[in-house]
Amino acid sequence: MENQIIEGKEPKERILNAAASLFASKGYAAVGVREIADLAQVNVSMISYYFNGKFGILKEIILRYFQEVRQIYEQTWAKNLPPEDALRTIVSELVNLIKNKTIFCKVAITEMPFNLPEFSDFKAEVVRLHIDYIKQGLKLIELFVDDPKYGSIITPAMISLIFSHFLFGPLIKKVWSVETDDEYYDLYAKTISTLMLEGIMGIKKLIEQNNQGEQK
Amino acid sequence: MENQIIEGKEPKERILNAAASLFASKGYAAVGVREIADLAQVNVSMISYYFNGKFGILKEIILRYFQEVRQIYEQTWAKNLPPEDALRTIVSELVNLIKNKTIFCKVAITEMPFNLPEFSDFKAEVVRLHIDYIKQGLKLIELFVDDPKYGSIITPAMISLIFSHFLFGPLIKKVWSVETDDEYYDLYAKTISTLMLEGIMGIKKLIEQNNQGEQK
Amino acid sequence: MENQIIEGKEPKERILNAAASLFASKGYAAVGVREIADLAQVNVSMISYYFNGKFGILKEIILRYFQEVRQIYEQTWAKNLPPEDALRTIVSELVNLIKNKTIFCKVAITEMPFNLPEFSDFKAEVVRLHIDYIKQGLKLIELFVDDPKYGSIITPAMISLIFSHFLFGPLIKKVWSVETDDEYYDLYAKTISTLMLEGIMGIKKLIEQNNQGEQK
Amino acid sequence: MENQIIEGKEPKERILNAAASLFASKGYAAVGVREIADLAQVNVSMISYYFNGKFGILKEIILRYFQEVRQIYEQTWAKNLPPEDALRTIVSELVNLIKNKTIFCKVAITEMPFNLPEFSDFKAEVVRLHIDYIKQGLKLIELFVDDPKYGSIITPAMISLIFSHFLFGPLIKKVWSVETDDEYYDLYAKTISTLMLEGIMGIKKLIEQNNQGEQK
DNA sequence: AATGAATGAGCATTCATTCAT
DNA sequence: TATGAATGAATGCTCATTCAT
Repeated sequence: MENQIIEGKEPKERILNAAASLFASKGYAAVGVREIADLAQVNVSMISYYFNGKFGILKEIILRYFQEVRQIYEQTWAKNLPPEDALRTIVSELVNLIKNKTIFCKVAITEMPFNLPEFSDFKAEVVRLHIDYIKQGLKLIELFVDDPKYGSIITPAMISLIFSHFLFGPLIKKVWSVETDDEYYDLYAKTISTLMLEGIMGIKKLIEQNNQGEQK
Repeated sequence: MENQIIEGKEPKERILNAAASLFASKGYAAVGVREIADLAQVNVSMISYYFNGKFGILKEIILRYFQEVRQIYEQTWAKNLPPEDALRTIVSELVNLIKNKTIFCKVAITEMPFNLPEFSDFKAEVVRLHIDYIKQGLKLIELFVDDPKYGSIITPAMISLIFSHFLFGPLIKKVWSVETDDEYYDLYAKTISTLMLEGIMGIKKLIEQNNQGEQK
Repeated sequence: MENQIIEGKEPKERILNAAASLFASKGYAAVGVREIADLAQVNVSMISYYFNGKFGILKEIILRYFQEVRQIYEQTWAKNLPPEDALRTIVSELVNLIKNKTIFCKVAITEMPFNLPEFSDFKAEVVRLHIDYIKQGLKLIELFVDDPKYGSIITPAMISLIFSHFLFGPLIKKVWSVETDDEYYDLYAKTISTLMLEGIMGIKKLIEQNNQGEQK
Repeated sequence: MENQIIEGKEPKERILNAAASLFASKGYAAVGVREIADLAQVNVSMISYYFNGKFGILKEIILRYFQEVRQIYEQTWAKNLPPEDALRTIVSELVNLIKNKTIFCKVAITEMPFNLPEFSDFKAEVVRLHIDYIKQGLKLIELFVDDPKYGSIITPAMISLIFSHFLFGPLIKKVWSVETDDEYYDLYAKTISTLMLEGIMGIKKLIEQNNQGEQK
């Protein structure tokens, strides 16, 4: 699962895999199309042919990632689980996704130049949807995240929590020397879920105390 | 506080501010030295003159950021506060730092190409120290983060939590339309602290249950 | 024969010719790639594309020159001529080579930064081979150039003699106003050969006198 | 005698020595003013101050070298020696000069961009004088070098012979591992003189034969 | 006499992309 | 589909020189 590079017989897939791998480790801007083409064992021009340029690859990666995320959210809501179980399921499924397609997810998450106007048309929408889903999830557990004050704090916090492991990259293995096998990712999902749920409960109490204080 | 760009009379400071601002919004690799020089209203050559090249700017940014972080940690430990207060103080101080020097912190945090061998000599050390401090803090609250399994999950999670707001950038203002004033950042610090503490307590229970389960 | 610049339909050859011409008149370090590209009527990038950078051109020039020289030496030894004839043949062939590919030879000979460590790997070997061949030739005429004292004086002297005309460049035409036609180069080869042979005979007598002096 | 760099208390001399040393080993165009200033332990601006720019240093080096050469020629002619002795004296004195001021001579000899129009005003004159002196010397030994055919061949040949050892630089020591002490340079001067004289005598015979052939 | 910050043109190289084949 | 030569702009950096101090 680690080296997804040359996998894929189709040139288009090979390009996608090679690019994702390189973007993940060096960053989108630091990777050249020639490098991608070499790794994918494909002629440089094919990148323009298939993806309409370098940015087209990034768009495809983000798009694919988001389609998978959307599926996870929608399938879980469809099950009508109790709030806590729903959240645990989502976290578990997201972790599973990241585990299997690490580099694609890392690229999709980290290579979204939120700020830049030239890109925002495409990506702002993507991110917004992502956030909307999380907001729905937090609503389920009866937290009034529609209060923008708390919502704007807790929602990014939750997303960051889920992806925290992957944002630090290989460094984690270096510092703690852990084996990141399936069992590890199970523990990761469970721990993060607990962290989120217990943390949110704490916040809930905090908000209620504040509200009572204001009512007096 | 947002646009710190042209601030600083000294050319060296202007370069640093301009570069930080651009790195923060476009990423290190996507920013050119000419762009930095233009924004800093300085001749291109001055970048090499003062910083020994583009990478020298990034090094300086990361270095300065880390010195501030180190100070926060050390000053707080020196106070010998009870664990919970210590953690709340650190979160509050870190949030304060990020609030005042948003772009510098964002660059320092996000532009550490952990993976790349050519950079690792310098940055791996920086990151490691950062993590060591957090580990010390978590130890204080009696959590056995020396167990690499949990440590490797919780430590990155805590760091991600603290910086979550800043990692999402201007997008947050767009989605929730909140005013990020001092009061907001106070609430942010308090909320994140609670999230962390309550979450960690939840994990603690989880671990204890697991240990009991194993003992039986 | 003088202006070989735009000759060559292939871009690669045009670059090589343009570069040789410019290197010959201004020196390698003083010539810019843009200048070469302009003269070759080629895009700047093509230099890196074909030669892997500016230094690649110089390497190619030296390499080609040396292959021609090697051929001359080997073909002449193969003929098993009497020593004097062998030397005259070599001089004549070398002069012929320089006459036809003046600028290439000049660059190859003068642009070998013997001293610089960064280049030595490639060029020291080239020069050493050149010298080895000359040493063989001098051995043939029964001069004990293996005595490093004399060898280190006579070998460079011989090489300098052969190339003397070309090292001075266009200045010669200015000072003496001679027509450098084929007949001239024939005379040149014959004169230099005689200079070398008679000179060497003189040295031989000198050495013998010295040796007798020492024996007494 | 080898490392003349930091010698000279006066900044101007230190610059000259440092520059000569660097020019000699890397070539004029490949040496930067900053490098010179560093080696001379002098501020960069001093180069413009004393020499009116980088080229001013080269001009000074060539000028000083040529003054020494002129002196050698004039002093020798003044002695009214027999032709052969005159030539041997000149070679010996020139070798002595090169031995003592190797780097200055090497720079002066090799860094004369004969061909370039922008420099020619200054250097063509220098070189022409040099050649004139040699021509006078050869006339003394009754060789009709005024015949431009032979003059244009023999004069450069003689100059090349004298400087041959120095043109090859450190490579000579590498290939033959000789100790270049005073004794060695004495032998060098004697050998080169013999090479020249015997060679020239051979040419003289050649010319006479040719002339007789034509007369018939 | 000496400094060092500042300039602007120039350097070699690499970029993503295009296009004829 | 696939190639690889070709383009021209942009890359980070260094250059010799100037100038106020």
